[in-house]
Amino acid sequence: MPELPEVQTIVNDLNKKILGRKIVGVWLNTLKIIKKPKAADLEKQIKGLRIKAVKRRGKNILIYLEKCQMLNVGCQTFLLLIHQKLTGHLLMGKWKIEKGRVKSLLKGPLEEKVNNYIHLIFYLDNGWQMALSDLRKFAKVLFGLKEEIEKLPDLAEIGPEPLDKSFNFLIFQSAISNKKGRIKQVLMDQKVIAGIGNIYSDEILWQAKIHPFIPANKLKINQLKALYSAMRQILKKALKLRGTSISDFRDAFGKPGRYAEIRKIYQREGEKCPRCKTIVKRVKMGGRSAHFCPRCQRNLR
DNA sequence: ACTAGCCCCTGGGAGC
DNA sequence: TGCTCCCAGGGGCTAG
Repeated sequence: MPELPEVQTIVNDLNKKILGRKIVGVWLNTLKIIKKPKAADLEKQIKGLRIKAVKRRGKNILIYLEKCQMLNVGCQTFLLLIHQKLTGHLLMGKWKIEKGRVKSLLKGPLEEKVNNYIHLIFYLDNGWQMALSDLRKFAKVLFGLKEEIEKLPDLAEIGPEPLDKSFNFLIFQSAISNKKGRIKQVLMDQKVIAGIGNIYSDEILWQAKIHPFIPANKLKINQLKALYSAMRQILKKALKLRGTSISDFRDAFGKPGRYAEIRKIYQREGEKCPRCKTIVKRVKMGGRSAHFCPRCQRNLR
């Protein structure tokens, strides 16, 4: 499931491939993924626009596009927002549609079943294509005028970016320390901090030696400090390794990330804690599973 | 305003 | 081998 490091990896990849390109066509076979505008109107509205920037906000991929009346005058800016949710993959490649099936024209990592789940393709003016593959069809796509999309709660209500320079310890502390919920759920709350999901919340809490069930407002100052520094360290490290491919994350070229190899706790139930050799536990929490070491992270309440 | 719980979807694993 | 059942999980939505 793509979290901040995975989404940033995709965004970095896209920046190398699609900047300055014009969208010349759209193919889609699953209407429900397009939340805005009506799926039938997407191609009409986005065709001819030029890609000016690719950014990330939380787990959202933001593609800014422009339409100008004449040479760079009278320009309007549009925004294409893509959220990959659990199993979405944004991929660069070349495909052909044959009897309703999507087939890759390129050799390499993309020749996987990921092609079977491509539901949306943007055709670019240099022959390349940007495709959204999503096994579970949970992904969402929003498109419209920049101002209009930025106003939507999908973007407007997202909390601060954990790796921003301005997100210092004091801001972190004020965001976290008044929340009554369990710390793991608070870390994953996109309105509190942007971009952290199930994998990295487990890894961060393990490194900070904090039990996932502790109410956020019960954390002591030294725990908050450990949490803050674990958060920054782990997200940066994961970014460097191009994300975690524990389930099925792939970068924009179909390659897995390497953080899974060095992960300490996530999906290691029954294995030994790398720090103290205690058997790692998994517990259910609000429909998600939390992995933790019952000894290193025993500081419940 | 807040929170807990259901729901979306489909492949894969467990159980028989 | 093959069928059925259950589970994963981000976040939107609804009910309390």
